Amino acid sequence: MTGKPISLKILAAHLDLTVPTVSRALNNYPDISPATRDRVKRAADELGYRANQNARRLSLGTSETVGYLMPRFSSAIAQPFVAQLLQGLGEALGKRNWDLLVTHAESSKDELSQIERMVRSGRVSGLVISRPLKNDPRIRLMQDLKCPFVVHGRTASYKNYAWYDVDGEDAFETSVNHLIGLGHSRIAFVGAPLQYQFVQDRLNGYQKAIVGNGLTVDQDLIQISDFSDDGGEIATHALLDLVDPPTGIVCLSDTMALGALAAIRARGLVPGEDISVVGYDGLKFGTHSNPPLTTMAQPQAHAGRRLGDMLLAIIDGDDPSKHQELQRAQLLRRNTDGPLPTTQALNDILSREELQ
Amino acid sequence: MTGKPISLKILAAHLDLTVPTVSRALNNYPDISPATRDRVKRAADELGYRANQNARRLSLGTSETVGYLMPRFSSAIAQPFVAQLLQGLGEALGKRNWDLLVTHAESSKDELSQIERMVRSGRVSGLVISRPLKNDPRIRLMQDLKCPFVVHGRTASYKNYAWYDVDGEDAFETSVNHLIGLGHSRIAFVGAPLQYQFVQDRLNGYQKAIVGNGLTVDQDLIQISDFSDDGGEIATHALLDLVDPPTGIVCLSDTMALGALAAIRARGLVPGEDISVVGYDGLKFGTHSNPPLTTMAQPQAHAGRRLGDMLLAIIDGDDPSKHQELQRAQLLRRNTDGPLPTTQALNDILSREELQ
DNA sequence: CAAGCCTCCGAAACCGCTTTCGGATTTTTG
DNA sequence: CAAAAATCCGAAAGCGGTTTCGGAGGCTTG
Repeated sequence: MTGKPISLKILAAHLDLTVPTVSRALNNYPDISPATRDRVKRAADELGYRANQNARRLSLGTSETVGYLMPRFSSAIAQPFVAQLLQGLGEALGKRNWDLLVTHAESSKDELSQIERMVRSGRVSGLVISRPLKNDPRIRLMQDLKCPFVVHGRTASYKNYAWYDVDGEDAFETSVNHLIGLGHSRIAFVGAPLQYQFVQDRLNGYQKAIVGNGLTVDQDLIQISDFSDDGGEIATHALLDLVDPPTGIVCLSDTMALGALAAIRARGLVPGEDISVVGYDGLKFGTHSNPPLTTMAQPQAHAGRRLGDMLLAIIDGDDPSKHQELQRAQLLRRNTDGPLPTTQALNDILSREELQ
Repeated sequence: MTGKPISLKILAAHLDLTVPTVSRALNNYPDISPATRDRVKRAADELGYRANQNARRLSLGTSETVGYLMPRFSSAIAQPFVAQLLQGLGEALGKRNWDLLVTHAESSKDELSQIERMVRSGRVSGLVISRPLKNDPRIRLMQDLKCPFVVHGRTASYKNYAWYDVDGEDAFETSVNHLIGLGHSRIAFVGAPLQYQFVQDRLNGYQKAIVGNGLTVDQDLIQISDFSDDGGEIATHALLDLVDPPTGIVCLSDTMALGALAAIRARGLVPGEDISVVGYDGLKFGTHSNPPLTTMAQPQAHAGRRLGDMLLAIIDGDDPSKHQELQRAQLLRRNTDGPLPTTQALNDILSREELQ
């Protein structure tokens, strides 16, 4: 357990065999007698031999490594998903002793050239892309480079590559339907810029549910802001300033929902009583918000493992379009959803607001 | 922008030069005429040549890669720190085009053998270790392997290796002093098992402040539980069940503090009024707890960059013990700290509790 | 007992890049 | 203008593995 690493050469000399023979013994070639195979393996164990990976991979012509691009814009609160995803990816890759390379780019240009470099320099044999735009240049690039990849999320056209996504459209339909079931009819959507496909998906679900229930989509009730708690807060304030404010709000994410709660409380209103709020993500932290956040929960840890498995399968030659998985989110009721306030209650609200 | 990667050989043939010449031209060797150097570089750009990293690193005898071990036990809520650390590390390493390898082990045994393998197989030239135990076997191992490493945190004896840590002892002194300044005298400590050095450090600070103010350390007021929000909740319930419960609580982490708030609210008490709570970490989501959490804040993003810089310096040959950085945490007052309730108020509390 | 067949290992080549060394050409020098 | 010095590039070797190929030796056959 010390100094210089043990090379095949040293091991071979030690065994009085040649390097290729030792290599084949360790790799269970059939043309090596069981006797010497065991002898070699025992010696390798004793000396603590570890094949040099750079040499091995150069020879094999593979990197046995997969890259993960950290999302550039991620609110400080929503980051848990990164750690969990990495953990799941690591598990999937670990089964084959593959490595996981993590990179973070400053700008979109940097990101593209980083990808190009990583792939063409043979550092990675596959990539995991998070949170794609509607029309994501990274996907085009990967296709041009003919390098395997999987996407965590979907783009506008998602036929011909592999992805794992949670059905945001479906989720927002159920959350809106849930609020309508509670008697609400003025329901708002708090979201982020539509360049990200997942925002569009969720907005679609919102609109689908509104229309599906015979209501009409009111553009005033669709507030786009920053993808952060502060963004949610600003958007919600705008909603509350409306002449005819909403009684229910569905938020793009738990993080934005936290901001919504803050805005509602700031007005002296009570989330879940005066105004209902539903988030999206199912982050554990939501149990500690004020009040605990009702949300659309999804199995986060699962995503990493599935993405890893899918990517390995594709690298093995599978058709990417065969690997497309849509997960459903489930309503997790905590305390920010409630029945539509009665007229009496509404008057109370109005008077309370006037006091401010 | 297509198919097979461009090798030096192809590039050389294209230029009617030999491989070594092209290599030296690209690496700015002085024995290559400026004319051909430029010619080579231009061609390399045009063809999109990228040196094969496995080959390059094999030849160079270095991996140009640093490993990060994801902490095994980390509460789902506290994970943001991982993403931020990775981001900072990536930044530091990116300046030299080094790679960041992330691994996650199931058990402690797995972790040790993983480290051993990573280092001896030449996959990494350095390691970042998070959240060390008091006496961490990983550190012993790395020292035995003579492989550069930096520790995010400290062990019991921290003289002879590199680390970056936040002064938990100092932080808990100031938080306890803060509560004492507000009139509190029965102050509790909610923590996790002492096998982790950072727990011990913070407990030391707590005790130091208690004693320093002429109070005596009451073992009943030191509650050890799981390092999670649930753990904090359980511990706090135990404290509130005491005959003479505390009026102030300092918590090992923001996550545990959230649990403490939940326990306090569950008793019908108001955190910050009836009982003060101070967390530790300064996580952003603390602004959204009920009520917003007072905490000891620290610059998280900074840690990753510093750790990366330190590690690179050590790999370059610097003496590890020269790289030891202690950061101070700062009190971030939000709404869970308040003056000691008056006697009248205390009676109210008691009667409220009896109602339950 | 010779021919033929396995068994098992060594020799050689290669993966793509880097570095040392030597020598051909050009330039400087006396 | 010959000799010495400087300039620039090619040849060769090496990094540490893997894989293909061939052949020596021991077995089985007829």
